[in-house]
Amino acid sequence: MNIGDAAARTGLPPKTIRYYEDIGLVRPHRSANGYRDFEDADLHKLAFLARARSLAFTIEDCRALLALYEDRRRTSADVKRVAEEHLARIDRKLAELESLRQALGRLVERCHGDERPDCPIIDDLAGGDPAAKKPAAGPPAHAPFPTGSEPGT
Amino acid sequence: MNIGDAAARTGLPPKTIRYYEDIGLVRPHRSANGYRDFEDADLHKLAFLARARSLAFTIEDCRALLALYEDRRRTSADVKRVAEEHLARIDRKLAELESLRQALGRLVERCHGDERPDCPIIDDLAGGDPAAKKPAAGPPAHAPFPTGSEPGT
DNA sequence: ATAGAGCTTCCCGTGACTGGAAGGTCAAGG
DNA sequence: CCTTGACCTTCCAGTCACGGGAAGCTCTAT
Repeated sequence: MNIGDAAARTGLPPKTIRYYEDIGLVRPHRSANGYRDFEDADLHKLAFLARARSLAFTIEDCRALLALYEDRRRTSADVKRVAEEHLARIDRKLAELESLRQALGRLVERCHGDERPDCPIIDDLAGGDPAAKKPAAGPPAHAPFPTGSEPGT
Repeated sequence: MNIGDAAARTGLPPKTIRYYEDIGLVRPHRSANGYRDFEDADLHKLAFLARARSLAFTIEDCRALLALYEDRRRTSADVKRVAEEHLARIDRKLAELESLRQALGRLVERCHGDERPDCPIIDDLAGGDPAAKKPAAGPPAHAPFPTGSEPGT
């Protein structure tokens, strides 16, 4: 089966499938004409990868999970550990995003959004607010560092 | 003021500051020896950027916000719009992550995590679950598509 | 024979940096 | 004067998981 059909059956773009071969996640045979030739086992792996990626496992997690998938002597504890670590990463990111959402939400709420230039959002960005009204005072009180949080969507 | 001191005052690494210059967010003068020379206005911009990035605004948002920051004729509506769009992106990502967390959480819960190989997590990854427990299934039918919930953290 | 679809490899770009190499500059100490 | 070491400069490569697109080969149908 050619890559286009494999793509159609697994929901993965051909480009992604080629990439997965590049990094060694699948190893389809080649036909005489040089085309990749996917058999059922390859399709199962690709579907597995598609599902795992849709759960946001990293590629390296996928590699590990695929190895466990194919290891009949695996233990469910091994699998669970990978999943739990992933879950923990997600929880950390959720917490981070929620606190972000709060901070941002508060700023947006306080902004009138009218035609005047005064804006609590700009004010916050320009200097945290080192001598403002509400928040419990202290030293240069705002986020100490960019959280290094997240690059992409 | 040299880049190292500017870094210390703004909390941004020197590398990041150079990058911001590269992409035109700041334009420090140069001393005779070729070193960057940051004055107060530059420091304010950098601090502004640090704060905006810590709120996860994209660089392009930062560019827009910085322009508004420096435009005395801005309206707070302009600022608010940028912030609201960002907030909406965050909310979308939150929703995505929460649904992910749920799906993953359910799987992890159902996994015993013992020394046996049977594992609901692997089972899910390997084909949704069409004809669940017994591998007596006939054709390799499996879940039609990954949900489309994207992996992009 | 030709058109069009599909396949191949290869390289570049993404976002927002981070790391490192190769080399210039400066202040202090011997 | 020379060295040491910290600091600065530029440039290149890598990150993560692909996607876009070029140049060229293969297959199928007309």
